[in-house]
Amino acid sequence: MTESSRKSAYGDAEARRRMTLDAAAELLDEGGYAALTIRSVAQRSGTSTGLIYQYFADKQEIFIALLGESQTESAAFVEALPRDRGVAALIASVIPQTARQWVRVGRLIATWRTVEGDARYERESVAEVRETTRLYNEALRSALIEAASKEGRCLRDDPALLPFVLSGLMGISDTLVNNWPTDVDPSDLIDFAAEAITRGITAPDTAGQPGPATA
Amino acid sequence: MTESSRKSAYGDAEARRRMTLDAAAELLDEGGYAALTIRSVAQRSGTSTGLIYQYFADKQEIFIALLGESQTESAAFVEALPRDRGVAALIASVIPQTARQWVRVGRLIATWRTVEGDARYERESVAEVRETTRLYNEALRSALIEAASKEGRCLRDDPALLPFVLSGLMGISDTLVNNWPTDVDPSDLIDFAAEAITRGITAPDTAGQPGPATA
DNA sequence: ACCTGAACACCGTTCAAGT
DNA sequence: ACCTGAACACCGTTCAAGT
Repeated sequence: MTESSRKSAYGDAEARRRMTLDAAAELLDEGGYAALTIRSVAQRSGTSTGLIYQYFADKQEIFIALLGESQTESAAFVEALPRDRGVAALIASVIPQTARQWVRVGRLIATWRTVEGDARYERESVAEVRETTRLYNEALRSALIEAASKEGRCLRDDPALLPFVLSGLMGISDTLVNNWPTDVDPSDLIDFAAEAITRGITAPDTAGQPGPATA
Repeated sequence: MTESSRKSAYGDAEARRRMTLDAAAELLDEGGYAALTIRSVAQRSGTSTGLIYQYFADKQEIFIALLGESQTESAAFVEALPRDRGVAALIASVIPQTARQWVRVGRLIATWRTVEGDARYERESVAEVRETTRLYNEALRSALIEAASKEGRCLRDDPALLPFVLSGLMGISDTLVNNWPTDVDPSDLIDFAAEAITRGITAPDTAGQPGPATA
């Protein structure tokens, strides 16, 4: 029997963590942030409030774990995306995925600082999330570069490019999820945003048509 | 004595409302969302928790009032902005203003739905905020159109344009306020974003240089 | 050794009691 | 007539007590 499969007389720690996270995600999807209480998580995952605190230091820690998983999932999604349909198509595919994650986890990001105040946040779990964030960012950067090059185009060379794209995805996702503008079709917004962001981040064509250089 | 200057033996209702909102805004600026409790608002504005509920139906109503004031202020800011320095310069000026408002009020927007659940929200105050939102949006639209025309350029004709710009401003503001990317200078992000959004929303020049048509 | 849930210090909100 | 603040039903979190 390996170390990792060790179970207690009452339950497997890893499985218990998983059940807690699954219950939290379900509650979030069903009833939003307001429905996510420690008591309801405990009830749904079949434990007690006290026991949850043996696997998570506090409620924030549950958010952080969910956020990390969401980012890892998004990174895999981006890595699997086809590169051969151009930058705008790539971005148009990423937007709905971002929005989907935003429903569950975006509020948490938004509430994070807010709830914490300034709290110097040097928990280990935060460092882990920073790493998954980095992996997601790199996945997106590669995807953009590759999609551009398949189109015979170049991305602008600016360190602010990726933060701009990430900010844009976030803003559009928030707009889609909360549907602020009532008079525009979501898919029209997605298409316009994808093309506008693409115009924003690609370098001007040297020639008129994509293809080998010199007209 | 006019109707509007009517005061009670104990205090002026309008003044009391004002003091409540000022106290709420101060608490928000000082300690973030977590510091904004009804008890602390009551203490700071020199009333009691009970009395606050005579002027605001609930805590959300305080947010909504703050949000409306913030939007009105932003609309005035945008209207006062010079048009003669081009679209990108205009946007670069709007970003810090949006970010400033975002610190105070953005969280509230983000938390709104979240806190409410789906609650069919047909309070009068929400209708008012919708109106101030509309006024802000129109101010921004006019400013963009005028700045473009002074440059001899045109905005793209698409109903998704304004929602895209608003989403972008929101996303960038959130990134600035929470400084997600640690390795990029905020003012570099602002400049890049302003230019990228401009490239995204302006129609391609017919001629090379701005100026009268035909090259 | 592991797990529970009453207890604690908060929160938003109400309403009987004071002035 | 206007105002207060104890009381209520929650929340996140802890820890004595159970098994």
